Amino acid sequence: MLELKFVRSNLGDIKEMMKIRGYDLDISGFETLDQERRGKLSVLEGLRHQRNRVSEDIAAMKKRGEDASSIITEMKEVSSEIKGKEKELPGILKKLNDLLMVIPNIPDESVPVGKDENDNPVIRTWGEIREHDFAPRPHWEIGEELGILDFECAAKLAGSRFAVYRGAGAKLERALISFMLDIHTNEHNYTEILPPFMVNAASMVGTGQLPKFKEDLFKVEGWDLYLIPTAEVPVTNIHRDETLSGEDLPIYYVAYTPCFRSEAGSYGKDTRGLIRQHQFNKVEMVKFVRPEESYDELEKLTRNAEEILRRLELPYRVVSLCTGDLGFSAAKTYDLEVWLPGQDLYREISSCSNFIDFQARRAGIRFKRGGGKGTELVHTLNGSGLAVGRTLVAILENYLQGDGSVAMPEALKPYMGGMESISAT
RNA sequence: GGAGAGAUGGCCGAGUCGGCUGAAGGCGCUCGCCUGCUAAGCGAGUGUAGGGCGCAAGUUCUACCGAGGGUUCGAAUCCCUCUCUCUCCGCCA
Repeated sequence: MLELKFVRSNLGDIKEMMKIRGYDLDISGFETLDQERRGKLSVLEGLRHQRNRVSEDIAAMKKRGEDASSIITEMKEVSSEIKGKEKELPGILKKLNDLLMVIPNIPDESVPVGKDENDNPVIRTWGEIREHDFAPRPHWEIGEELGILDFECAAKLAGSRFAVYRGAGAKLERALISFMLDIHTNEHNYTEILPPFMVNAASMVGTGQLPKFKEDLFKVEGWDLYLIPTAEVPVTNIHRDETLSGEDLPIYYVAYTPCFRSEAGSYGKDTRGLIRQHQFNKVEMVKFVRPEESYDELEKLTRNAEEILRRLELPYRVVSLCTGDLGFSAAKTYDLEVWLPGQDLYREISSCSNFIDFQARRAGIRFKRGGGKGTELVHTLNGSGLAVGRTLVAILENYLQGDGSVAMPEALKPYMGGMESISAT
């Protein structure tokens, strides 16, 4: 969410910004609403002021034993006038707020202008693509043949876009989660969090999933609870409506959670395999930092995510999302794309974003500098480190051997109980 | 699920029969003074949001004592609903 004052004085720039982001949003009602709100508010406050003053007089008169009944009848009118006016305000406020809630964040100056993902510039590329004398294959074939992935069974249990992992496949997923968490906690200084996998609406509003992206979420029937679409939601909301002390910053959290997404609007996309599921595992890094450090922290965060791919020796590249591809709340985002030989393309496996004060304002996350007075909004960042299911996909496709087995990355072997490779049983 | 207790500022904790309580007192913190040594003492300050005025420092008004509603000229104080926490019982992994 942007600041009301900022929107008021930068309306033209905001319209321009939404255009380069590819947002078609009508905010023309803003000015009228804002003025209406201010007008009514000042009238109302004047009346309340009067009421407060006279109330004091009444109290004083009563103390002296005087008769205040004539003023009291007079104040009855003022009071009912206040009540009438008080009823008008919430409606205006809500409309204004609704408008404010759907305005996206302002992209950082360094974000390239572009229309869609084809305009995302590649920042760097890492790793050697393995050459083989056999044809690469997609992971769903590899997984089903090895008996470690079962989509048919998942369809019976839940429907499409789910998977059952079996045997070494289940173990590999679990190994990846531990591997990632260990690196981020032991080497990158993150504190591990295991949050609730369901949250209330207030949390969803705090990180921006609501009200704009309601249709992407699974809601629990009869409860004010939603399945989290990413650990970003519970973990960022840990500090919702809190004022942190300056010495606490920066705060680094890492959390493994399953993620639940309706994937409404992606019918027919990535229907095969593990790429796009209603439920998938992810290890997520979340940072709360001082404003002046947030862009350095974004670089570090991205490197932390890259480190996982390097240890697993998976080729990847880093792209910078252009204005047209940038998410709603982000000011700047780097995507990590891993090489998938079975599909002959680079595929997003991590998204690292700086939200600057956008989420913090919405969620009320502030801090106080030592010695300073007043509070400031923190800057929040988050990034996948990494999407676990897609990492498993990358391992299956990149480590496929000529005999149909899949070798284990060196770094993962300890987590797999020394297993050298997965072969059909 | 049943019975009871509670929810006040960064923290602890007062708020009497509704009326100078944005809220006593304490702690913490900040600044200054004092003190020749990390102690103690003294003084001042110390919430958030929104509006008006001001170039600004600032100033002024309004709101906020878990949330929402009600009673009243006036509510942290009375009434209702909800949420959460705690204790006891039941149930359960």
